[in-house]
Amino acid sequence: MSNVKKYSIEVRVWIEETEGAFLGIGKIWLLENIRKTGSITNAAKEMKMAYRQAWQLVEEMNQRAESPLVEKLLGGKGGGGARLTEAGERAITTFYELEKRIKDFAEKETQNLKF
Amino acid sequence: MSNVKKYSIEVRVWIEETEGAFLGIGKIWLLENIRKTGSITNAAKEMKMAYRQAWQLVEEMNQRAESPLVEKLLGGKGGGGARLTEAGERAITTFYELEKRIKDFAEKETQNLKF
DNA sequence: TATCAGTATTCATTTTAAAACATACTGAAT
DNA sequence: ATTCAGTATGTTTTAAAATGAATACTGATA
Repeated sequence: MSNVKKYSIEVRVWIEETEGAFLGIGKIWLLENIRKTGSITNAAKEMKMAYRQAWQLVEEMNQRAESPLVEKLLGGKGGGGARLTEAGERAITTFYELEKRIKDFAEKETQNLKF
Repeated sequence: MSNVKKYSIEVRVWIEETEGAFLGIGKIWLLENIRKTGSITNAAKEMKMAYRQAWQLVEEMNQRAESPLVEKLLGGKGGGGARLTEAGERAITTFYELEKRIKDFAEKETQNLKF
């Protein structure tokens, strides 16, 4: 028996747009937490991320998508909040489907890695 | 005609080992430059990377691979140098083949991305 | 019209990683 | 035994990124 180590393949998937990286797993998690908590503030807390950072990510997504992924509600009862748009919901679904297909393929394609 | 933006998918592939990321495109480039230049020093210069960093990457690769990917020559004529081992050569080939299959699949799998 | 919680934005601070610097070691060749 | 270019390694500087703190804005509700 020789010293055989286990190697596995990892794949990171993201969507690119003319100005660079547009949507990866990090922003998808943020979208999911916004859906779950109803606000950018609470989504950020959930992820132990600075509000400032979360807000900037949302801003960037909204500006670079064809239509906004997050709808922001200003003022009013509870101070406002944020919710996903239809496009935001679709983005999550689309991303995960794509990611799954690619990761499944990668795994299937990989056996007996040796270095 | 509506404002249709172009989105494309990007995929990053790397090899994972028990202790974490083991071999990705960055280390592969380093291996290629070592092969091309015959030393870690010159490979690092080629890549505008600090020698220290390049050396550490080589060290890590060698320790975590089943057998070293880079053979280091100490002292002597020209001060020494570094060259790829058989395993190092195979690592480059294996990595690129795997990466190509996965990227081709990803591209094929992706059309009409809309966000 | 005062409250309230979240959004919007700037600025200072901290954390982190990368690069730069410095110095010792190696061994063939002269 | 000196030279030489590359390896080996610790320490210091620099730069970039994330965080934190501070402040103004918003608008439904009581």
